[in-house]
Formats: sequence, structure tokens, C-alpha cells
Amino acid sequence: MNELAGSVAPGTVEEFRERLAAISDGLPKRLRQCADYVAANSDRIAVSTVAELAAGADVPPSALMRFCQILGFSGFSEMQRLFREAYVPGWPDYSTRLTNLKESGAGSPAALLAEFVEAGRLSLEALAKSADEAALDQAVAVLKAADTVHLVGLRRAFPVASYLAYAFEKMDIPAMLHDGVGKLDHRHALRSGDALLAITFSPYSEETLTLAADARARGLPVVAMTDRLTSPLARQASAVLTVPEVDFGAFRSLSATLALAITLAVAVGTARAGG
Amino acid sequence: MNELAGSVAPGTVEEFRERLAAISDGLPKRLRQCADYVAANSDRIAVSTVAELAAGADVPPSALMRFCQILGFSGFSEMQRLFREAYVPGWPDYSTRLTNLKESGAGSPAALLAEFVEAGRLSLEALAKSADEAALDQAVAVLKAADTVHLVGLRRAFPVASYLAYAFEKMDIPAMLHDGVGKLDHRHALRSGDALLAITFSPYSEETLTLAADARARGLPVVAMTDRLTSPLARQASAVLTVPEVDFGAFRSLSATLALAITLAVAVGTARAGG
DNA sequence: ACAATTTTGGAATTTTTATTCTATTACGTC
DNA sequence: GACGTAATAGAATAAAAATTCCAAAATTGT
Repeated sequence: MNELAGSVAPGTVEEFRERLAAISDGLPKRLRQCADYVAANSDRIAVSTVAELAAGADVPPSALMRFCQILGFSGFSEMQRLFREAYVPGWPDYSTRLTNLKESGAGSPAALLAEFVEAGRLSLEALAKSADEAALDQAVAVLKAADTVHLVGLRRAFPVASYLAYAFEKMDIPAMLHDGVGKLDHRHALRSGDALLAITFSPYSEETLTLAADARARGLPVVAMTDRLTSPLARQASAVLTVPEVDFGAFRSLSATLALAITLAVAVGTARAGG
Repeated sequence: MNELAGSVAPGTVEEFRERLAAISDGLPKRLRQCADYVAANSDRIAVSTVAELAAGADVPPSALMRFCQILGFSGFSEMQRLFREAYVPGWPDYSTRLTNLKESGAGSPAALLAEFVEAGRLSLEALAKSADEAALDQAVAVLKAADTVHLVGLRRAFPVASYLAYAFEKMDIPAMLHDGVGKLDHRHALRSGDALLAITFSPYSEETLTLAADARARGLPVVAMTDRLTSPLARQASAVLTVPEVDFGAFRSLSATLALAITLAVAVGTARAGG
């Protein structure tokens, strides 16, 4: 294979990355694992041993040695030297790095990123604090018992609904995403024995509320993911999950909402598998 | 002298500094040199050998060993471990932890939620630490210049793509979501002057890669959001944004991915409005 | 299905690195 | 200025790490 690739060792981290990208295609399985792991954790090279890195990449140490040689180094030590020399203990802790990003100028992409990361983190923390365990248990119970889980969420909530649809499908749970494509109305698909998982945040989307009301009228249980207990969706629901999400500008980070959504999906999936 | 100082080793870098400051008065000559050098170059500890550090401090290696022991460590290796771990804040096999939790079914929904919140938090922190500002700037520049922004992301990445579509629409940026509904092939919609924002994670979706290759072939710039620099998508791209995200089984928390996505959308939006 | 070639895993080996030990030196005290 | 104590340097040893090598397994092409 790539026996010619490594005539001369990369002299800088940049060169290293280039070569890595250049060769990593035609690499056999184990060496590819090395390439992927090293690319994702290049900051660890300077402070790890062969054995540690190999364990991380889930390959034997000798595979990692071969990998180093294919890249043009005489061995691991030479590769490590490159990274040790370039090593500046970047941004040891998260908060100073955030400050640093913000300082790159108000409105700059980096500063924005810092804001959104912060918003997401706050949302997650708030969720952990405020989560209602009883409501969560009840939601799981309702969805576990359902024949088909109907999912609805539009606009801002659509990513969440579509993610749930993906997750349910992966776990072999019958689910149907009501996405309103082609303005079709799928409400006739709601059958006795099913359940609806509805997601909407202020300003609440009319279609979602309508579908929830419809399900309620037919006697189907409704699980709500929304922003307040006083939301119009909450009235229709047999279980209400509220998500405190920090808005930044007109947008909402969705971090907390998605975390809750995955929890729900996995909990329902294991509950069903176990029953 | 300070023979009692080292009853127990410092557990954090903070503690280390405190103890160093506390004892470094009253130290004999050689040990003083060690203390001074280490204090001034503590960032090198993680990536140096005893011999290198000793040479830097202009003392024999054995002096440095004694110094480590006076600080409370069993030897140099233990001290070094402290610094290596402090700068390598990875998530030690977090995904297997989650997988185990899921498979054992031992976790109550509330416990699951705690895990997913933690995963999201870690992802966001890692994003802040590892974000490539230059790549982000370039991605913004590319999308700012585009007539229409085409979005593609399937399966796990679909929520991200759909959220971007929503955000772009809110900001009056011409955007088109390639969602593959009805197996329609929209590639003819790629026109000169447009740009493609493609999102895919391992295992990479074939359709996304194909569309990216297609765009590339027509000379359109491609911005990639993916998991590794060695991803097949990265090859097609004029800007590559990598997102560190904790996977668990087939799922991915998406917290970091969405934070980056919003950043991109808002940055492009303000850049366009300002131009 | 077979042979040729590549890839792999693990044990054996070598090299490097950390650590201990001890004779010697320096220091402070009386 | 001699004695006792503490500190030091460097050699000796132990431990850990890197690197090589080869037989077995897997792939590839015919």
C-alpha cells in the first residue's frame, strides 16, 4: 500500500494534517482507526504514550507504530516530538477560552459561537435542575403503551420532532412524523391505541395545537413538550414536559429540548424492549 | 527542612501552585532552582522528561526527583500525571458508559436525563475549546457570497439541516433544503453562484456525499459540517467545520452541532445585512 | 478454490526514562 | 576549626516505554 507516502516526515503540525488527510482514504481498517482517532485527538499526542493512544483508537500498539511510519516518521517518538514542541497548553479551562472567543470582537463568528455555547450550557443546567421526574415517568409510560407514536412539531420544534422520528425508527418503535408536507392532513392516521407526542414553543403553532386537540377529542393520550405549564398545549396533555430554554436573539438553542427528547426516546425504547 | 510538607500529593494544579508557593521559601539552593524553574515553566511539565526539566533548571536529575517528593508526590511520574490530565480533559469512554446504561436498562428516565445533559454539556465545552476560528470565518465568507444556500443533511444530521433552513428563512436568506422527500433529486437546482452546506457524520450518508461531490464538480463552494477532518466529506469542502460530539449507540446529542449551526446562520445573516 | 500478497496481533527485544542509593561535599553550630 | 547534620551529584538499578519481528489471519486477484 502507501509505502511511498512516507519518504520524509512532516515538519509542522499543518503538514501533518495535510498528509493525514491525503493518505487516510486508502488505508486498511486498523490504520484507518488510527488516522481517525489521531485526527480527532491530536492534542493528546503530546501527552500520551503509544499504549494509551492505541487503547483509545482500539488497536494494538504495533498498529499505531506502523501508522506513524506510514506518515513518514521513524516511529512514534519522532511524531510525538513534533507535537511536544508545538505544544502550548491551549485553553486549559473552558471559561477562559470562552472569554477569549468573545474578545475576538462583538458580532464576529467566534464571539457568537461563545454566546450560543453559553446559552446551550445554561439551558442544560436549568433542565437538570427543573426536570419533573414524575411527568417524565408518566410520559414514558404513555408512550410505551402506545401502538404507534405520532410526532408533531413545526418550525422551531421541527428539528426535535424529526430527530425523535429518527430515534424511534432506529429503535423499531412504530412512529409517524406529521410534517405537513404538501399540506396534507394526516389526522385520520390517529387511531385508537396510539399516542401523540406534540412539541411547540411560544408562539405556539396553530397546526400543532389543532392536532393535539383532535387527538384529545378522540381519546388518545397526548404528551406535550413545551415551554411553560401554562402553554395552550399543556391543557390537552396527559403528561407535560417543560423545557427551560435560553433564547439568544430570535433563536433558541434547543440543547435542552434535544437532551430531553433523546431521553424520552431511549427510555421508551428500553421500556418496550424490556416488556 | 520541609520534610513534613509532603504528606499527601496535590490533586489539582491549583493545589500544586499553592503548595509550591508555601514551601519555596526556606528551600536549599538546588531545590530552590527546581521550584523557580517549575513555577515559571509549569506548562512544560506535561511534555518533558526528568532529564529535560533538570537540564532547564540546571540541576542534576536526582535533585528534581527530590523536589517532586518534597511536594508530596511519590516521584516525577505522579507529578507529571497531574499536569497531563489537567490539559487533557477528554471524556473517558463516555459513550460506552451510556451504552451500558441503556442496555442494562438499570437507569430510570431521570438517570438517563442526567447522562444526556452531561453529554451535551461536555460536547459544548469541547466545541468551545476546539473550534477553529479560521475555518468558521471562511465558512461565513463562503455562505455570505452565495446566491442561494443549499442545505443537505440526512438521518441524524437532518434535524440540523432543517433547523438551518428555518433560521435562514427567518433571516431572509435564500436557502433550499434538500430533504429527499419523494426520492426527488434536486441536484439540478444547484446553480452557479450558489453554495452548499453539507452535514454528515459517520457513518456518512451516501446521498450527502454524492450531492457534495456534484456541487464540487460544478465548481460550487462546499462548506462541511462533519465529525473528523478525515471524513470523506472534508475532501470536497472549501471550509471544514468539525464538531466534537459524544455518540451513544446510534444517537448523538447534537448540542454542539446545533450551537455551531446557529452561529453559522446568525453570522451569515448579519454579514449579509451589513453588506 | 487456490496462491500470492497484505494486514494484523502479540511476544520478544531494545532503548529510553525514572528512581534509588551512596559516597562526597557543603553548611551551620559550638 | 572540628563535629554533626543536611544537601548534593552521579553512578547503579529498576521500571516503563518504544520498536521490531514473525507467525497467523485476512484479502485480493486469478
